[in-house]
Formats: sequence, structure tokens, C-alpha cells
Amino acid sequence: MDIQLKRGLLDVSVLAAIKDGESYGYKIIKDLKPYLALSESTLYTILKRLEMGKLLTVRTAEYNGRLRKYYQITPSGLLRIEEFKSDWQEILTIYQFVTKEEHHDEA
Amino acid sequence: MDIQLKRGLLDVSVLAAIKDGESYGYKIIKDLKPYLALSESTLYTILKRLEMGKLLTVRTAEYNGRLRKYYQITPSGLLRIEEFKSDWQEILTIYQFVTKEEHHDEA
DNA sequence: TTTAATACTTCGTGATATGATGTATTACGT
DNA sequence: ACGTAATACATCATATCACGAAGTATTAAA
Repeated sequence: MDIQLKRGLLDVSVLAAIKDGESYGYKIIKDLKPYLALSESTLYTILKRLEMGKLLTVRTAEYNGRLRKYYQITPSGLLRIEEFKSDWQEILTIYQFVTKEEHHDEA
Repeated sequence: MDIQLKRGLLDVSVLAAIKDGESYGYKIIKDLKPYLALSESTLYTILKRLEMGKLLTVRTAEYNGRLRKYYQITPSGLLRIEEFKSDWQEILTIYQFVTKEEHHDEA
């Protein structure tokens, strides 16, 4: 798929992946895999960005002898998802413009 | 609107703006204005990119004493729009993932 | 005659997705 | 016991890209 098309969905997809309960990097990738593929470097870049924007918080905990970073969504993060839903209306309008067929005169 | 969300739509919107007949920069901006705002610098960057990718061709012609560059879509450009339509199915799947509500137990 | 509209161009910048590479531990297969 | 895969996170370099700013030049309108 076109890379550019994914861009607007990335941040919000990651937020969606943790919105029903905290998760961690590796699991997020696996959970998103059916919908969109993203590499580890991409994910961690996104997580860092979302953390800086206070859309999620992080806590480090030990699991099975190794460290994991658990990411939890904030109210701002939830708000971000709501904003995305609003934006979607505009996106749909553009989609319709792009895909509309030219009107041909018939007979 | 989120800038990132627009990214995947930009190229294909410009292509859509010329798919029913050639057009030129200034007119493309005006035609797209109801759907998405884009500046001249952005548009001409896109046009250059599309030209290099052979998704459109250019001819320069004089109009009213000044030069205009007319852009015409190529078969590859039309194909690009078709590909976008296919990609849209994936986008919709991601959209549904992002917006789906958590399932709460009732009663 | 001054301002707005038309029309295209170039430059610099900041944001960003991603591959490559690295470190370290645990689980599994044989 | 040993090698390989899976888990888990981190950093760096790079290429792409949207966009504001600023510029050039002509025509239309006020």
C-alpha cells in the first residue's frame, strides 16, 4: 500500500491499540499486524512521539526477568482518537472527490 | 485537520483534478479548495513529483500574454487513481479498528 | 495609480517513516 | 547441550515530503 496513506493512521492506530488497556511494544506490533505492518523502529519512534505529546504514559516493569515498557493512554490520547473521527468526515469528502466518475452525456 | 492524514490524499487529489481534462496550477488549487487547502509551494512540488513519475505530462502555452503550464494525466496517472481505490479497502479496515468501541459486559 | 488577482519558481526547514544494526534474555527444537 | 527463533527495546542515518517565505511578472479592478 502507498506509504503516505498510512501516515495519518499510524499514531492513532497505536493509540487505539492501547486504549482498552496498557500494552507494550512487541505486543502492539503483533496486535496491529492484521491491520497494518509496522517495524520496530517505526513503532518506537511513534511511541516516543506520543509520550512527548503526553498522549500516553510509560511505566517500566519487570516481566519474566526482563524489562518491559508498558504504555497507557491518557485523556489527551483518547481525545486524539475522537478528533480523528471528526477529521474522517473531511477525508471522506476528499475520497469522494477523487473517486467520482466524470459525468458523461448519454445518447 | 491533521497534516499527516492529508498526505496520502494529496497526490491523488491533484491527479483527480486533471483527470477529466488538462488544467494548470492556479486552477487546480481553486478546484481543490472546497475539499482540501494546499499552498502553491505544495502544489508545484507535487506537480513536479508527478511529472517525474510520469503520472502526468506538461505542455507550456501562452494564454493572454502570459505563460501557463497545462498538466495532463497519463494512463499511469489514471492507474494510480485505481490503485488508490483498492488501497481504500485497507484504509477502511484500519479506520474500523481505530474507531471500534471496546466490548463491555452488560448486566 | 495603487491594489488585488493571476501564475509560476526557488529555498530552507522541520517532521517523519524506515532499514540497518546492536544488545540481551528466554523458549524451543533436536 | 547447543543452536536458532522469539521476545524486547534502542539508536543512527537517510530519504521523502509539506509548507512558509520570498521572489518575478503580467493583467484586472478599484
